[in-house]
Amino acid sequence: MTETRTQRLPAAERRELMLDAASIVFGERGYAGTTTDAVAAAAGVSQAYIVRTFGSKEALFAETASRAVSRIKAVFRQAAASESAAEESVEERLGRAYVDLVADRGILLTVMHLLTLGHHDKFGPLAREGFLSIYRVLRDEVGLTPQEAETFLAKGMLINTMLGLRLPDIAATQPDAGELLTCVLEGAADEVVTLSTKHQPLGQAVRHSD
Amino acid sequence: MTETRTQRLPAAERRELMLDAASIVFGERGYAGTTTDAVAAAAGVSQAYIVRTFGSKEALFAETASRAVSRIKAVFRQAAASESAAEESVEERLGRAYVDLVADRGILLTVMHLLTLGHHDKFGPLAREGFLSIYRVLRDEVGLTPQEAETFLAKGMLINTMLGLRLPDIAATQPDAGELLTCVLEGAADEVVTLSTKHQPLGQAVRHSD
DNA sequence: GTCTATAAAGGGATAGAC
DNA sequence: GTCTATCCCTTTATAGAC
Repeated sequence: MTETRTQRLPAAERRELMLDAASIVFGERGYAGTTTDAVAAAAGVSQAYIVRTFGSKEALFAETASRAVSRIKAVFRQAAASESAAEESVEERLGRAYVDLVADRGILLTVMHLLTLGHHDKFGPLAREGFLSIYRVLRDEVGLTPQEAETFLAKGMLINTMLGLRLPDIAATQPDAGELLTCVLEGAADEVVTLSTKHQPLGQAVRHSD
Repeated sequence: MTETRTQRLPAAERRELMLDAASIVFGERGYAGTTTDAVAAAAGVSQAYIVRTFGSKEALFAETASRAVSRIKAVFRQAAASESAAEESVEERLGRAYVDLVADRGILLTVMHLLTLGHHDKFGPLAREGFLSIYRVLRDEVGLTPQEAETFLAKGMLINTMLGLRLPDIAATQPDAGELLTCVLEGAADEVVTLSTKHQPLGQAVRHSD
């Protein structure tokens, strides 16, 4: 066993590592299904240190989920804003946007889990606000119409669900899974193109840091 | 307090009541977030009795989720199959199908939660199979093309997410929530009509009991 | 900056009474 | 058919050592 453990690291850096780990674990198991111990194991630190660093499991999730929402918005903004740079079309940008998101497996799934917490006293408001803020980015900064944004969101959620379900893993043996998957992914490619050819010009999309 | 508690009931009947309660609670909180105690409280029985009746929390969820998946399929089948009866069009049937589903608040949300359990040893396979079986009903019995089924599923999931988020509750104060909501719901109505005018004839859709 | 040890609470499951 | 009481494991959070 090559134990890389127990190395002293600057707090900020270690913090990022812990959030990365949290993103993955929360993305897999959701808030209630995740133990701080599992996050600790994934981050290679002790359970107590996780709690000490973030204060509580709730605070850890709030931070992880907020970060995930921000990243999604950042990726969409980037896809829309860099219209001018290079010879890359907005279509390609938007296509890559989703790929970028999916590359970090935890981000999208953590947000999906956040979206199941509407009933929660503390996370419910966070979830609603996060969802609406993503919608606003698509509408106001990417320049989609409400209908386009809605279709985009719907398809994105279906894709995320299928990824969370691990349908790709069984596509080989289950023909229907493969069919649905290719159908949706092709559709998504179309989708991106369709949208990007219709959306209104957006000038320099303002980059709030939120 | 009008306590209706501690009434002896036939086992089968009590069982149904417990499953109804479980459907609501699991739908709100998900599998991991639900305690058998909460289900017991909702059903008006003791926690021990819930566990004794179903054997374990896992078994209770498996049964609740399976029942929910079956009901969804049943509603879709019904919408498609009763084409002949009365002067009601298939459009109206499909429209009502969703309304019927949403009426029982727990059904859809329980399935949504099931769909987040792809990683789970036991529920993962159940989730994948449930999802694919719903897809098959839409494709093989309702007669949608893969693309139509996919669009239908995507929009359905977006609606379910928004309901779970309780967006309708804040639509009054949050203009954007209202906008998205009306946009999606109108779209859904269109959707149903659009689909139903295009799908292939389906004869007598076979009614498996599963 | 990070760990070990442990307290305190929560929750699933079992036993047995009625 | 249904409840009360209770066991025991899991999990969050704290205290304090290094």
